[in-house]
Amino acid sequence: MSSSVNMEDIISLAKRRGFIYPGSDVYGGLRGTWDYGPLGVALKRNIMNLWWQHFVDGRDDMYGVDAAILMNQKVWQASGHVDTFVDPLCEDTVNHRRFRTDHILKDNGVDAEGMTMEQMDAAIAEHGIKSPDGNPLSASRTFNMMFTTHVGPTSDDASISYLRPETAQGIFTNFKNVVDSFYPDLPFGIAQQGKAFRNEISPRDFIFRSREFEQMEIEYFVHPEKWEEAFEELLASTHEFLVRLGLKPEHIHELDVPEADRAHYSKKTIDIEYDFPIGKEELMGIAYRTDFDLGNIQRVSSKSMEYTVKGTNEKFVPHVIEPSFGVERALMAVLSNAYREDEVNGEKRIYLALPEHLAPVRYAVSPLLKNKPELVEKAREVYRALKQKYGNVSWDDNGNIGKRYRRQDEIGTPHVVVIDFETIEGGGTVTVRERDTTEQRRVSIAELLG
RNA sequence: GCGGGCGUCGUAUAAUGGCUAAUAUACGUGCCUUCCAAGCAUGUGAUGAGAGUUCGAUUCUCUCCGCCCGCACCA
Repeated sequence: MSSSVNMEDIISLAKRRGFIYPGSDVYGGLRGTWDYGPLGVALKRNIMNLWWQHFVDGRDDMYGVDAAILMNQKVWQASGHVDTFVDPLCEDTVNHRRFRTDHILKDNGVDAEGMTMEQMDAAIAEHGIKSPDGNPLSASRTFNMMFTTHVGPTSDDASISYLRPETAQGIFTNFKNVVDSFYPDLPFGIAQQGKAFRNEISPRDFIFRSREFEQMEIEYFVHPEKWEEAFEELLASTHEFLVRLGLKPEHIHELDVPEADRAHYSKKTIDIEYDFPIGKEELMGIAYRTDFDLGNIQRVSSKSMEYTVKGTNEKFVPHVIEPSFGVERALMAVLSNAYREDEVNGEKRIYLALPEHLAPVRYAVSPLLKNKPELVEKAREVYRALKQKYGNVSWDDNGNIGKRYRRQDEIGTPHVVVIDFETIEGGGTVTVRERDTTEQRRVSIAELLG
């Protein structure tokens, strides 16, 4: 079941109202990049802060870090990214369809594991392998998904670095540091939010797949024999978080990723999929990574990643459960979940039914009429007080009152506070108009600020 | 990266080898308005970038950038 919301409508609204703009727009754009406007950055931060609150501050077994994006190239050699983030692609010489060379070999019963690209091409020639369409295949070319750069003034091999293609390694490389500083009992987690970069062949679908994106990740370290209970607990906690994002349970699906589709080091992976306007796609994943990452670091760095259980002689390299969120995907889910159209007095109304704790603007304050100084003055006073209390409160005296409601509806402001003549005439009350129902109620200013 | 389609104010559309490139909406300003996009006045704002053909190009050609659909890819 995919939602009936049109992606184009959301993209148009996002740009028109200042949520999300195409990256480098004035110069014609840059594929796979997006910029966040005033409302977009507010919404995005609210989502990220909620995640931090839910998974870090709301628990007593989580430790936050913020690691550098640039890392020693050994990190990516140890993690396997230097070797395996490179896909060998070959092409059908007739119809130009492209295939991963190792997949072609596997489909033809040849194990390509450990082969260099040259060896793969040689194997194709030796076995006379044709494309699935029966045509000759071209020689392979590599496509490296990592952005390469150089650190320092020289540009030799020793200075090579990469923009991190995942944030996880920034956590693993700090495992020892956190243990040395805090020595937490197992199980415990290290959490991080931050940018990651992948040179995607084909960025697509608005912010769903971009070349620069933001991740929210936890590496949860467990005793090797106790990974299953931790996996279940984090999966349950993830569902609770999705509820706090306001996502509807009927749009959320669990996919137990079959072994053939999992990363080779993972013993279990569950993808949480969501019914986006573009179809059912991955929103986040939770993977059991065994001791793959810490083991790699131990092997390459020659430093022990072992953990000794307090008061015992039991020593081992902890295993890891990794719940990994893409911020943009969460944002896109929240936006498409919130986008609504209905009719008021025969006119189409567009609104974003964002949860109050995520909305970029929580209250808008408005004088009923802007050419009546007494109304404006009182409204300013209420505005300043509300702003003091909530921060994300905006002033709106544009056009007439109906226009303001519509404008605030489109950006998802839950409440519009209107100061009218009854406010002035000693009632001390204002009207609060609700976004989702368009209904108004009379509320005392004291209650509003209380 | 391949095949197909496309690129005009913030958004959604129109038109044109030659007059000041149009309309709605949005946005700005002033007036008006006692609760759901009313009205009046006025203003800002676009032919994605570069080259070529031409007396003259937004329109034709090429290259690049970007977008959409399909394929492929997606730790």
